Amino acid sequence: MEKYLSQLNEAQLEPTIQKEGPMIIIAGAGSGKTRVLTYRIAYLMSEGIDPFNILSLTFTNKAAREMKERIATIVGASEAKNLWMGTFHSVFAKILRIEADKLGYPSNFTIYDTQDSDRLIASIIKEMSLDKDIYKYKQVRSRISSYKNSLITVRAYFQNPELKEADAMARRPRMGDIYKEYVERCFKAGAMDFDDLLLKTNELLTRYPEVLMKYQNRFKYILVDEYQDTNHSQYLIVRALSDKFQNICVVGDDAQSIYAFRGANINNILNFQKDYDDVKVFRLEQNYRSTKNIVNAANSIIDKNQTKLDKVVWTANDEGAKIKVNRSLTDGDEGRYVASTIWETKMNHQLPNSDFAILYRTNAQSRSIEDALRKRDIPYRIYGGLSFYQRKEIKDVLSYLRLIINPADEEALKRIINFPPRGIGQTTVDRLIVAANGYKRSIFEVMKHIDKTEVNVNSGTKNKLKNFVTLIESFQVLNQTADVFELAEYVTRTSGLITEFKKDATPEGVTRMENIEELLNGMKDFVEGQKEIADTTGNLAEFLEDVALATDLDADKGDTDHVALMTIHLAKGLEFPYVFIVGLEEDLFPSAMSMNTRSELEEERRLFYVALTRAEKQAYLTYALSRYRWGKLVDSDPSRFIEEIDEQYLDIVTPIEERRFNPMLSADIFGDAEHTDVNPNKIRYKPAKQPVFKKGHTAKKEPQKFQVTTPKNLKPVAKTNSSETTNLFDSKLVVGNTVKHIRFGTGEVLKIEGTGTDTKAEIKFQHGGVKKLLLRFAKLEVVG
DNA sequence: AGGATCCGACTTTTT
DNA sequence: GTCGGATCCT
Repeated sequence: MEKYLSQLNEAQLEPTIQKEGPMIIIAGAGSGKTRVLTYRIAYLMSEGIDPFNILSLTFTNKAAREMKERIATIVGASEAKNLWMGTFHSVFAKILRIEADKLGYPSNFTIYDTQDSDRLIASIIKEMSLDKDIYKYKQVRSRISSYKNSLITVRAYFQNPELKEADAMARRPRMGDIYKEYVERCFKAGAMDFDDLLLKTNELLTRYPEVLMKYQNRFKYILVDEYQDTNHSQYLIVRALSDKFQNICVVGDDAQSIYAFRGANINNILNFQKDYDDVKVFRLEQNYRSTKNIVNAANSIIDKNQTKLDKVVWTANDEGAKIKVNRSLTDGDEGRYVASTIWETKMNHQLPNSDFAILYRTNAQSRSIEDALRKRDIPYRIYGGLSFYQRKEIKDVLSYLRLIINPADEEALKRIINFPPRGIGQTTVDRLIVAANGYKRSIFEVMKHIDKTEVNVNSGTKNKLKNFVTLIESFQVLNQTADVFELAEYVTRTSGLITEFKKDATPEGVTRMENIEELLNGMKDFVEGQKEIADTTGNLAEFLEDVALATDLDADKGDTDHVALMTIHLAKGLEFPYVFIVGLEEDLFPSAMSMNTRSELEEERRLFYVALTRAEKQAYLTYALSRYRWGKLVDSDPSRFIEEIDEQYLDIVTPIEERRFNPMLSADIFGDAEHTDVNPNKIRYKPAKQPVFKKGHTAKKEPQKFQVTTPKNLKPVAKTNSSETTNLFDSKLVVGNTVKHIRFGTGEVLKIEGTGTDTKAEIKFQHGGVKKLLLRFAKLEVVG
């Protein structure tokens, strides 16, 4: 242990060896707080404290896993294994399973993700015949979520006239009724949503003093990371559990509080010293991560905020390069600037791709960056966005598995009762729902006993329902003996899912199949992984829980050397030598929706602070004068955040005129792309309006004719020689009215007839057979 | 019941 | 530019 402690500076050492009592560590960006947390836990254990008595709450499961691994190397794997470590949600989900019966829940309760909640809320709104334009399900969900995070139960809601009035004022007088129905339906389905995991934990600890005592005695030492991002519900849990021994250590940085939209309360960290007696306060102010330029620039920004704790972050690192600011004409140019800068930097310094990160405010911004990286053949990975587990095909498979564990799971059932199609239509499902609500039973139970119910369906449909019940029950039997992987393999085959997805031979369909295979492989790994760890059983329920609470960041995919693309929120806690912060424009960053109040704007500013402090060596800020938003080209102004940085740390680089997309240059880069002689910056390609082929042709399962509109800024080339890769770089394929994507290099031209706006072609796809296409190129339109 | 087609809402951030 | 839901058609 000594050898590890000697690695710490004095400011880090003090909190590390502070064993007892309430304490707060205010840790600036890059000040080594993870190291302090890790070593502190190892230190406690080396001092004889039982790891079973230590609870450590982190912000992501990945952080927990890495910390645990680090601790294992210090104190040994077998001891480290006994630590309670994870996110609030995963730790308390485990506890809730143990204590579920006290709350009237089955221990195998389902965890509804946001999508499940949305669907349930949408269907409730529909069932109640409410206007879906006034009761928008997303708004309703976030409202319910904020009730739950403030511990406002349904009963509390109805007892509080102010809340009712507030909702009535917002033209939503039935909010309370929706809330009530939603909670009841979740309960009936044996399901908890994310907020329930915290709310129900609070309920458990308040209503059952003996349970509270049990966990107080168990968790004698509690550590909370990223304390600035805890919400009220989490705050109360921490308070309750730490009340007896008061060995509570919270770590955080008020300047990095960026989750207020999700209920995080910055006052939790600002007021910590008032919550406990004799709080020891530690400050970590030396930044080991970034250059002086970056640290100072970040300080100059955060200075503009009024609400903050006293803290001065400084660094002994080199001065470093100034922050580069780049202006582009369009989002496409911005992407090309980023891609070419990465490319040049990589070449000049012989760096791996993983040294670079591109951060943006909204997920939608990734597209133009992706395009540019792809054309440069720079490997990249997008983090976040639609996570793997939220894809349709994956959710379909998981829904079958969820139903095995918990047949009451309404959302899972609705998803797959007729997928693959088995002749059970919407009308039947609607009747089942009504019946289930009437009998106060789950839909599955109603189906099971359909003969004894009054549900109005014909005998053919009754048989179909019974068959479905039998199918699921046969899976349940298999679940007794088979492991997750074997079970899932059997389920996907027997349910007809595999057959259904295999029908689709388009590239997208093939990707779906690949995703399912990836899921199955993941299950195999899970099973093998669990076998190694003797203290867990590795059953289906555990797998589903892992999946429900997994973050995209958690997924480790083999290929490690790639440029990282992610939102700034996701980048918290990470660091990269070279960081690009893109889209620094008013209304985008700061977001148009966050400029109404000072506190919202301050949160945006903290977000910018987080983004900038991810950089170790060099930061780049980019913005575009116009950008495609909602499919339209919109003018934009540079972000106020650029002006807020002290100028001495900035290097305003080459203005657009010299940086803009150069057709001659790009011909070298992109090979055979053809360009017009008109200034490309002034050209927009207007998509053709009508599909070339109207109804009447015989395309059924295998549509043979497509319409292609041009990619931005590139004129597609139709006169390619046979067997060459097409130049349909990111074209859109219009099949009927459905737009599909052709990615760069996915098609190989076999035959081309003619040039011009209408061109016939045979294209062989990587994954599907040969398609005959009619390519229609959009007309050029000169603007400006 | 199921597929094809059409329409309009959406883009803040996530456990 | 993308998605899902509604509607129309068979």
